Amino acid sequence: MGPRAALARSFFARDPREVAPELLNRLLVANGCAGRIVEVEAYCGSEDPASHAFRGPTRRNATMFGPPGHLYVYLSYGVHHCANVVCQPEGVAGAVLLRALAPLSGFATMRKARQPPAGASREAGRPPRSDLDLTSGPGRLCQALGITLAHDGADLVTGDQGARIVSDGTPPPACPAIGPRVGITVATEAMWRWWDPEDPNVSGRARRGRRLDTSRDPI
DNA sequence: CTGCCGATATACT
DNA sequence: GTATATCGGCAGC
Repeated sequence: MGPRAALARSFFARDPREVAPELLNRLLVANGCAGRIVEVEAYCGSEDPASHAFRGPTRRNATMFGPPGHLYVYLSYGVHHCANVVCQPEGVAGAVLLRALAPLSGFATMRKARQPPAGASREAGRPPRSDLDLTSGPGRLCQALGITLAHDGADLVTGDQGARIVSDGTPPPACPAIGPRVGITVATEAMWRWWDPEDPNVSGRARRGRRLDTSRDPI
């Protein structure tokens, strides 16, 4: 590994709560498509009961215990794929879940990928109502960019399987929105979700979340 | 708009 | 057998 790749990998070898907000505005590239990361969540391994790695390694979560900068992909509810960036040094589990992208290129590919398979009655649902829903959720962005379990373990620094995370020079938002993680039943008090409040491509929860966060404030 | 529901891989009791 | 880091259809406001 050259010095450039080593520097890129060290970015990920930290606490996912530090890495997550810094991933906002970086680009995920895969399958000839690219999108700007606009919503993320941190999962903190052995100290986080909501993390798949909380109870130690299993076959599914093995990638999270591997080297940083790789892709951890798992199947949610047996239906949807979810893509995470592995953080922390090798041997320590941690990850950032990619929850939403702003699509940048490869629109035709993404629209086609988000189309339900010809024979499927229910499985993948219906095509999105607009391009705003091409990648506005963790399962949706994987479907759009063709990320499957075959990409579990892919190196996002070297792009050995065609998937990379790159920067186009845009810094992360100075004041990202912060809120609780979505769809968990434990550790719900942790504010470990970050998103760009100005971007319309965030997930449904983040679109409604602005209202929730302000109405909850008693002052 | 809100809320309920089913699909179903993987891990755990 | 039960729970889960989701999604889209549908019913009812």
